[in-house]
Amino acid sequence: MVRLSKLTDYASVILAQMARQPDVLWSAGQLSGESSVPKPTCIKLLKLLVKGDVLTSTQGARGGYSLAKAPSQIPVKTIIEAIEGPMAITECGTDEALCRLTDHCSVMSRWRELGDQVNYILTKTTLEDLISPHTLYARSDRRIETLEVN
Amino acid sequence: MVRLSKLTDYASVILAQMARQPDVLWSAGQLSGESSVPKPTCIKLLKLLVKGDVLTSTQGARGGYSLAKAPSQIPVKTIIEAIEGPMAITECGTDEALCRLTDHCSVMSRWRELGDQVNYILTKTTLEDLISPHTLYARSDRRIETLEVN
DNA sequence: TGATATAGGACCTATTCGGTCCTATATAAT
DNA sequence: ATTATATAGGACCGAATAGGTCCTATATCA
Repeated sequence: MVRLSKLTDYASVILAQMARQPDVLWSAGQLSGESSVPKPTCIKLLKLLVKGDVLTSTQGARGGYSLAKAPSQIPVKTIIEAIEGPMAITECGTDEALCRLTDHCSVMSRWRELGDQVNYILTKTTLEDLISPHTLYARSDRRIETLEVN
Repeated sequence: MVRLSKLTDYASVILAQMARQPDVLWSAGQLSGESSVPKPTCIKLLKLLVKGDVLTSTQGARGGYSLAKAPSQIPVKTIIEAIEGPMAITECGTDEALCRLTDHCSVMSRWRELGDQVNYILTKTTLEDLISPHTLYARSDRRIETLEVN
């Protein structure tokens, strides 16, 4: 849980590159070169990001990819879901026996609330934050709290 | 990302059962019966929870398991890590090529800060909250913010 | 000593993840 | 028109992980 997949890691590097020069139309080959992500994988990621409305594409010769919106308008949640698919904390109903338990649904409600809080953070944080050289905590509007968690 | 594994789901149901009657010494058989979790899997989970210091065990005939601490002293992060292993948002160093990129480490720092925020939530929320019939948001000391995230 | 528990493994299967490749389609330049 | 260059949308495969089972050893109580 709460682990960034390798592909999402790659995607964030690619997107960071694009966000730094938002007006360029990037080809898959260019991005692969700049990001060190192997071309076939890079292509796959770009397609997923288009499908997830993070990027727009231009087909044909001299075509390529560019950001669909300003970096500040792209939540990291959108990026993660574009690569890894929709994220629910857990799909209820998969296990009939558990669902019949008196309190299972109650416990799941708490888990879901926890998931909502995580969702909130991932929605508030954007690609702009990701490419910023400054720590997230410096921005008061997205600071959760100062923390000493290991 | 941010998905509860099936085994952690099971574990939370088992722990909820135990937390409701903290002074009982539960055998694996009893817990399997109460929780509808198949016995072999239940046993495996209980062992993991002992190793993770969530439970204590008493060996031998009439032995069993009980909570190692009060429910309010057991963060859900501890439970998750007992079942799924330590959770880092991502292990740096796995990919040499990426690590050499100028800005990859900067982007990863942001991801890591995001992970810290999630960690904070999971550390503040405890087993007691999980078994509570009341929403997490009712508790001002752990409220992040009211949210309208889908 | 026997019955009942947990301890700590090994082990297998199913699913997911990471990665590659192939064919079709769209566009621009010649 | 034709060719070169690009993305679109799949299928596909191997590796890693998750889920689940089982076996043997050890500890405790009656």
